[in-house]
Amino acid sequence: MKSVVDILNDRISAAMVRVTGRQDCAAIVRSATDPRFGDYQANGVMALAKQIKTNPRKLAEEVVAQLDLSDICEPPEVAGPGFINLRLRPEYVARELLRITSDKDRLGMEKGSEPQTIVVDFSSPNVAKQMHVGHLRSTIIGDCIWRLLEFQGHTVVRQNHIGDWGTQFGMLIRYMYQGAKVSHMHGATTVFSVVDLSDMEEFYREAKRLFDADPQFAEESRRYVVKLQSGDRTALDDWRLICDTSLSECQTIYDRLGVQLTRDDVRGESFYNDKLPTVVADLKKAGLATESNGAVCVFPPGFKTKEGEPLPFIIQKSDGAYLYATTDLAALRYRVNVLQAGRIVYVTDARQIQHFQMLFKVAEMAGWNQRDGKAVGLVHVTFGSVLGEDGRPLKTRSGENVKLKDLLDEAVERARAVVQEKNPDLPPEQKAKIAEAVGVGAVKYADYSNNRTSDYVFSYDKMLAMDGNTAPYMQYAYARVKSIERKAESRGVSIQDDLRDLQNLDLSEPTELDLGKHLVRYAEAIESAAADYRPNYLTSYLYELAQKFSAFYTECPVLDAPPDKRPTRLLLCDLTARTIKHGLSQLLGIQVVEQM
RNA sequence: GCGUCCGUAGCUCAAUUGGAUAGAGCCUCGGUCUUCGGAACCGAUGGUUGGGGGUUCGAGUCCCUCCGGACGCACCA
Repeated sequence: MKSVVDILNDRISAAMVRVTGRQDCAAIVRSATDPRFGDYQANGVMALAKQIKTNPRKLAEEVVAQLDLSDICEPPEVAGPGFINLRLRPEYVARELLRITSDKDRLGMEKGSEPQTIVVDFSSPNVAKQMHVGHLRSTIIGDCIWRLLEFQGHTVVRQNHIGDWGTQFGMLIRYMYQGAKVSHMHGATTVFSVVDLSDMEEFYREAKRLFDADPQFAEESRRYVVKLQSGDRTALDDWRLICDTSLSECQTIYDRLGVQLTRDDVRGESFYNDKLPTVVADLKKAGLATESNGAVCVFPPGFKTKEGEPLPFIIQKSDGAYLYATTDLAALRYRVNVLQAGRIVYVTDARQIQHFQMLFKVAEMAGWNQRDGKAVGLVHVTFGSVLGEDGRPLKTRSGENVKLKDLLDEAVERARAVVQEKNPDLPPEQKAKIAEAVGVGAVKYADYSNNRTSDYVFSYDKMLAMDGNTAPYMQYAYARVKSIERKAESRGVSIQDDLRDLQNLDLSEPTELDLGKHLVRYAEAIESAAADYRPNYLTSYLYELAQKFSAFYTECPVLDAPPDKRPTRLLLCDLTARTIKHGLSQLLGIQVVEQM
């Protein structure tokens, strides 16, 4: 079953073909810009009229004459310079609502006809540092993207490309021996316990301080890097311990954020260590890599340095070490050839845009984006910065990065205060649960509801506000529907019984029809969010849904409705609740609560 | 200096990629109110989309040019 837009697009395009005899006719059906124009509008006729140099309005009339949409819409109207306005018939909306309501898991969303294997690369924190606000967006936007893509029917492979290799690890390992008051430079097994590393941040800071201050420490650190790279057992064991400890801290954050990354998704920089020489060798062999000032470089066309010289994509430093670029190339090959990706989506901040443009270009030059003669889609999904109230990147008062844990704690604490104020009689453990759902949800929702490409100002007050496009507003709308269900139960009304034999809906109240029409369009919202990797399309949809529900709820009694109206209204409530729950929890990873 | 992105109501943000009279929320003002949960609903005020020019049936969106901002520009990731 296709979505309404798809059907309308198909039929109107076909009518355009019949009228003009041209093959490439796009109807361009969009949501109407104003409810007075109907529910949808087709804009394609005007563009077509321009191409074939005819009167757009007249062409629109001819297309409408060739059009039969009577099973879906009221008679289409031509307006303005050549818009075709479409209004859904209540009978059609009713039919769709019945169909969607019986579609328990997918709520009317059809799986795509061309499923791909898609690799989504996101989160990617650095080992040995606590996750901070700079990791928030990649982590949650990436999580939402894979959920959207998977729901569309794709096979999605998550990749957490953590920073777990390089000079800093020599430094950390060297520091481990110093921190543990044990002389243990050449033992066979490590004596360090996880407890020793519990405060990774402090550990890292101290190691860095010594590295910068003490030449001997630095020199010994470098020796550990060499040991690591040559596969020394002890060094590797200790390195693994650092990674494990650090990752389990990350995992706590992921779990709390409702982000479904696990250890299985971790494939960090270290994983590609042994594949780096081949990358360089192959690019040399292909004649793409050349030596310049002692470094091995590829010069993709179209990039310039400050001085106007060709800008290199450096894959091996003059001292022989490999870089970020090399690892990314190795990862790209692995994803194409081993993971069999048909598309790779990288979720990183916008500052890396040039790096990825160069990476994609080099991959293309080497033909590494090809498999079985088909080009693998390479997509860089970027996002802006999280700013403080002062408009500068969000920092603590002392100028450090805000730890994700502290940020979430603060949000939850504020949510707890609100719950306490509004609903003091709930059992404490329930209040705690609500506060966690609302606080964490608010942080995530605020991020998702902004256009990801722009910077946004982080404000606890705004994200926890009850009014407006916020998590608490959505969660409250959900709790209200659930409250009706509870009330129904206590009155002995069985919703399932009411809905079971429902054949026709009565959508005669304007707020009923308005809500119904919106419910029918859930799949559309998901498709557009997935197509552009933009969660804010989904939050907008959900917000409108909650608003339309609130209007309906104010206007139309449900349990006290006349017997012939009640089943329709129960269905609207039920489907609203399921849609909000699905959108929030399945696609955005934000918890809903039955009461708040 | 070059490149990329951005500038939308007093504030925080939208605008489905060239569609109709640029929408929300906060703020301010007014209304609904002993409710199936008022953490609600309805309405009003508020705009030369940074300035100027251009492209066309139509521009916040595309092009040019100023002004202002963020980021990036050879061995960090």
